[in-house]
Amino acid sequence: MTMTLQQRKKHENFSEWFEQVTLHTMVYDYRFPVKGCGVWPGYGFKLRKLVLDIMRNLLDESGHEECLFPTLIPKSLLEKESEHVRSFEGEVFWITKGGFTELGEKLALRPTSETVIMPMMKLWIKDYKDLPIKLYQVVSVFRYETKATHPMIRVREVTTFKEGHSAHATYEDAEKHVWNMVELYKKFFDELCIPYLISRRPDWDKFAGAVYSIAFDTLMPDGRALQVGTVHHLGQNFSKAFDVKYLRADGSHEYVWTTSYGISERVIAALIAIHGDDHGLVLPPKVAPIQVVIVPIPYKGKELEVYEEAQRAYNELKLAGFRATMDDRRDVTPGSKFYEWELKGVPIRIEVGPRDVERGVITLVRRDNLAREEVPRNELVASIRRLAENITIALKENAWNYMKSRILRAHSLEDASSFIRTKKGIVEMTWCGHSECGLALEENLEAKILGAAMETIKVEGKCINCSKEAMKILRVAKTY
RNA sequence: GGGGCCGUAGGCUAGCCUGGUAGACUACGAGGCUUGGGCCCUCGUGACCCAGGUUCAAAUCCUGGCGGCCCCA
Repeated sequence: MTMTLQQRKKHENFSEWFEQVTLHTMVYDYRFPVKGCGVWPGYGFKLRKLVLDIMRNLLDESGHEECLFPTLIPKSLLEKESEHVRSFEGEVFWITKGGFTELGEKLALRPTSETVIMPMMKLWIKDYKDLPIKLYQVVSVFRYETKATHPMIRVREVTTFKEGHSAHATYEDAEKHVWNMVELYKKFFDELCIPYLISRRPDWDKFAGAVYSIAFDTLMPDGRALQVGTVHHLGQNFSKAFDVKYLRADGSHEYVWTTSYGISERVIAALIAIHGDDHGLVLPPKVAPIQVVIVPIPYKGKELEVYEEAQRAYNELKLAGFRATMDDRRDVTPGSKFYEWELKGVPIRIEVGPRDVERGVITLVRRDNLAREEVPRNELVASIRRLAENITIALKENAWNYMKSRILRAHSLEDASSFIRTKKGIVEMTWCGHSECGLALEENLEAKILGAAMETIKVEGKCINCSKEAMKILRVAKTY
């Protein structure tokens, strides 16, 4: 499937651009006839897998075990933690019948798995030597979204929910783990060249049942913030609700302290939205399903030399471990191949024509800025390695610079309001830290509060709302 | 939660107001010719979201459903 992107400008109509680009590259097909459900075709599935591989490696190395828990939650389990269930109540999918039989107890399709994992932890944890437990699973979760759904960004079946869960002996251990996971997520987003802001969500917007929630947000091209990751300290809220205790060395019993942390396919949406351009996808080499594509330019009478040289280049790259593709289709012109692979976001294109063969060079074109260069034939592999590295650096730098250019440190409510109203991005402002002021700001600015900046240590100035001494930097934006 | 727009081949669309044979481009298949940025020619395959209603007749008008987009709260 090809497409003409003339009318699909990323910054003019982001939604259109996103749906068209993901469809025409076979990354994501949103045409399935159920609201909020999308399909991952082969190319998209490979991209998703490469992204998940990074996450799996990070988690496995940090002592997590990948597990798999059931999708169905009996009503009674889901309702054990009262605050938790209240926040999900309106968006749970319920199974009420099995075949012709009305179920005695309704079953929920998991909206998240705390209530599935706790009963198992109760069985698995006996004493302090069993702690900490660190596990994760990658599964679909279901939410009956009532607001507008968006492909990959706000869906009813979240198909790529990587949820981590841990249990610890003390509050401090759990807290330490929270910060370790924040660091782990930073590494993950850094690998993907996705810029982020880390905020402590306000109390009224933390995960239901959490003591506090730390969130990663990034900025989409339409000026709205996108939550791409969260880490929650759950205290003993769930362990008390589910009666998960452990035996201490002194013989006493104590409830465990738990945490949970998640990322979803929104990460892939961010990856596509942030790096892509009006030609289509731009994928970081690390996760590109195809890292290098070779396009032979077979002039009449010179076909043999060209194809042989192209094949040699391909073999070398495969041997060196690159995900390379040889596009030797005879019935498609090189020019049209260029457009096609650009659309697919392949980081590096190699052109091999009679001129290159004659002069002992190879032509390389990088996807991010479309710059062309010639390298000596015998330096091919090293050149590709260097170029891939440079592309990664450039993507990361550009993405961070763009996001930073769209963050306003507002000194007045008027500035903040106009910045948000015109969909420019995220506003930061000084804040006293009180909920009343935060809620008032949300109302005045008609936007969401992302929370208090975690990166800043010292704050000077007055609360932008009440003029009392400021304690924190508050972030506000239109969100998805 | 409120309002608006929309649904026609795989993709992108014309036709709808004013009811009467659904047209282009692209993709796809066959053949020929080309090949350093979407070559060209010939032939061919392929569509009115679903359910009702109005009518001699519905892609077109009406109602509902499903799905999509936008704006406001």
